[in-house]
Amino acid sequence: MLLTRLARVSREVAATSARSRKIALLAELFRDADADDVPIVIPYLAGRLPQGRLGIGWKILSRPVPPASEPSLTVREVDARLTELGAVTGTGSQAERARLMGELMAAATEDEQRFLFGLISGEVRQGALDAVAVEGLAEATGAPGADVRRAVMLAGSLQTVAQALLSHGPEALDGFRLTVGRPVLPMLAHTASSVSEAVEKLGACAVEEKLDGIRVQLHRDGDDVRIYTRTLDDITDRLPELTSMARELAHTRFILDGEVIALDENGRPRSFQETAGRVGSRVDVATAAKTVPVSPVFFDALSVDGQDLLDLPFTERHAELARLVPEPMRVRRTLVDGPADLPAAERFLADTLDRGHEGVVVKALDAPYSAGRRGASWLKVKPVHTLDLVVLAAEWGHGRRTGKLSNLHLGARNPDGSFAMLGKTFKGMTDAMLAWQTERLQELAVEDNGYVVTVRPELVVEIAYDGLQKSTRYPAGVTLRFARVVRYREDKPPAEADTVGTLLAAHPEVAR
DNA sequence: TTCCGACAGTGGGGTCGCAAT
DNA sequence: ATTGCGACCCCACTATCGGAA
Repeated sequence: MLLTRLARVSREVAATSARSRKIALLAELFRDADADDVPIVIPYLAGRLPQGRLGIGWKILSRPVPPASEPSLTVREVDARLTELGAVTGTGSQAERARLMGELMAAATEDEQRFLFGLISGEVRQGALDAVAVEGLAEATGAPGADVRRAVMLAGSLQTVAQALLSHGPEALDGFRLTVGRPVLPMLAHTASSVSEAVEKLGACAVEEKLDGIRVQLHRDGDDVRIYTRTLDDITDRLPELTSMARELAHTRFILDGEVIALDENGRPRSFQETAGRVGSRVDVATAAKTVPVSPVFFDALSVDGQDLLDLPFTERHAELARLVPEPMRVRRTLVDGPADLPAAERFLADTLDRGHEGVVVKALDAPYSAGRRGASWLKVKPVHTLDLVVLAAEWGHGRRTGKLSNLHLGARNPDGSFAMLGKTFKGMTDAMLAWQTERLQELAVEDNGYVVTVRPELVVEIAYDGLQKSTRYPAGVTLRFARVVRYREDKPPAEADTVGTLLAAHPEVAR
């Protein structure tokens, strides 16, 4: 199949907002693909590269290359070239990869170049990624959508399922079962604004500590132990202490879901930056493990002794977990019958925060494990802080925000009346706010370099954020975590905006 | 030879708008 | 009304390459 066909379909998919139409377009293309094209066409149209990392980013991609006049590239040729490119390592590899990329781009038409750019930079912007491709695949093969979705969650990969489905038909889906050693997409949580809201929604529930660490899925089959991240990357080699712990458990075949976190000598959590840095270390794992040991904390069991627990209610899965894993390695929790028990839930949240953790996750006791979904039966609750900050500048948006000032640069007041930038945010604004701030900020503009519009620091905006973290990037040495806009405060002059001093005082553990 | 800046890739994420249910 | 998905981009970290010191 020719790449130009994919480029055209991708453009058509982007042009329609109806999901049903997107699905139909993808299905038509999947039907026409040769068996050998399938493992490439499917991920391409789901906006993903089968190769994963290529070592090619925005920098290299934005070098202009004159396009070919006639389409000639086949998807298989593109895939082969990218595989070759990704395999280049060692001295001079960066330049060699850039050269190969240039060659590929030169063989592509303008349309194809645009498609490749989006694919490799990870910004396809066609309004259809994995989930829509799954529906398209279902439509193309006549298999029920729910069955295909479930198979993808269990296989952890769309390609695998697509190949089986297209070569053997819908019966092939039966082959995708929960298997120890093969990672499953983890269940995710929604956010609730308070414990009472969460408990009212869920009724009988467990309130569990939310730890600010790295999600892990632990598989053990005899002596073989594997550890996967939220995106199913294999990080077994980076967490040797977890492997030995898993081998010491009495049972020999299981899949557990949990979190790893670095704790200090008093058992209090170290900063997320320290945990993430430790888990991200690959080169000298032994030293990293010694200086920043991590502790596992499990909260769910997906499989025990060959039995698939996914469809069991949480209560029963947790009973299995408790049988498997000793108490110190299970997440702290409390059970709540419903809204009448609210005070106990609130108390648990307060205690959790006192112990230095992020918040709680409230989980319905009767819910199954919805692999790969942001299920409504898990609700996280974290305290939210707010600040009144001053807009220092704004960046021009992309995609559906093209032509709008989007990403705000936020500043807190210094004692001398100047402002210290604390970070940026593009979150929390409605289309109406986006339109309004584009106008208003242009009135305040002192400079526009085509990318950033610098403004007079006169507009105050209320910002919500989750916490403070250390920063080497910003002048105050700190930055906001997960900052989002709440509302504009035109009633408030910048001289009354929050100061760096009050911010640091509110987070003594970070300010140190 | 060693150091350091730039880039790529991965971890953590919240909120909005729209289509579909 | 509610749910699911994609889009919008953030910051910190590590690893790697390639040029400067």
